[in-house]
Amino acid sequence: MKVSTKGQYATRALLDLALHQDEAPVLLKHIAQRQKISLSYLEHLITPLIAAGIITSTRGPRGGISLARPPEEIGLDEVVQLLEGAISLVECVGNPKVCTMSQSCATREVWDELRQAMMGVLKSVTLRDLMERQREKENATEIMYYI
Amino acid sequence: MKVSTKGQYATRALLDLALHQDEAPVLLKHIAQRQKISLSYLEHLITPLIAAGIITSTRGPRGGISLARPPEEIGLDEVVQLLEGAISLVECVGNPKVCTMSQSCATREVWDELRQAMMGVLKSVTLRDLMERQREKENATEIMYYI
DNA sequence: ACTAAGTTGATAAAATTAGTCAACAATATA
DNA sequence: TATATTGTTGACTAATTTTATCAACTTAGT
Repeated sequence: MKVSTKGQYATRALLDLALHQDEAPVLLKHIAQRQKISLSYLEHLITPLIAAGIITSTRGPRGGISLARPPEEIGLDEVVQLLEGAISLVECVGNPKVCTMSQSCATREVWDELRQAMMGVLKSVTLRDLMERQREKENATEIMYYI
Repeated sequence: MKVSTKGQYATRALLDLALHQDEAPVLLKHIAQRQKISLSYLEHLITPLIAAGIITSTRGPRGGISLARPPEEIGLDEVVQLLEGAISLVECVGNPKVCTMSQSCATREVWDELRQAMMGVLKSVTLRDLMERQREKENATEIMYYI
């Protein structure tokens, strides 16, 4: 039970984008370098984010990607679901037919409650929150240098 | 991001055990049949549960497995962690050295919060709760037949 | 035209998951 | 004590998923 690199990388890439975005689009190549993700791999993570309307892209010179919405309107639940698939932790939750016992299975309920709890946590964290946290962290480590 | 069959099956097996346990130990074979899990596979899921002191086993004729503690003292967090491994959804949470950016990574915090939320949900559900839910469900479907 | 970007699809290595099989160990009981 | 019954262990394998890489392609700016 883990978040794959897809979800992790996409989240990091979005945060990186949010932090480096002013007017001009941000180069995939630069995000890849800063986040130490292979560019070829990152390209594939970006695609679904574009399709979902989270980021926009422009090709050609001076191209790159930009957030399609303000960061406070981008919840991590959306990002994670996009990259990790519809977190039905267990197949029978989304598709009861796979198991003849589904109707009367108490364990099935628990997996669904777990899913809901996870979504709740992720939904409560937006890209804006991440940006703020990141800046705080960087301030904290800067201060560390003076000690 | 999902619960593997190991976690699912182990939970179902434990619930099955809890529901069918009176004095005599319950046969692995019967659990496997009722839960439609292959016996050979189930054997491997049982081993860590024994090692963790959740169930006890006796070999030979009239053997089988039994709960080692009352069901209200068996939380799903324990079961799931045992079978799925220490749910550090992301490697750098448990082992910050794997990523040079860990100290100042805001995303890392989120995965840890997510982990905590999940553990909280799972911890709040004991085998006793599952038993009660299961019995309710069965009553509910019985009533359905009369309609 | 040419170059700089993103886009897409085919492919593949590596890791994990899910499961099987067979040899083995312990125990009740006839 | 022989034997059938049950759990235990470890080696092995097939399938799937993850994690990429590469190359051909498209689009846009200069």
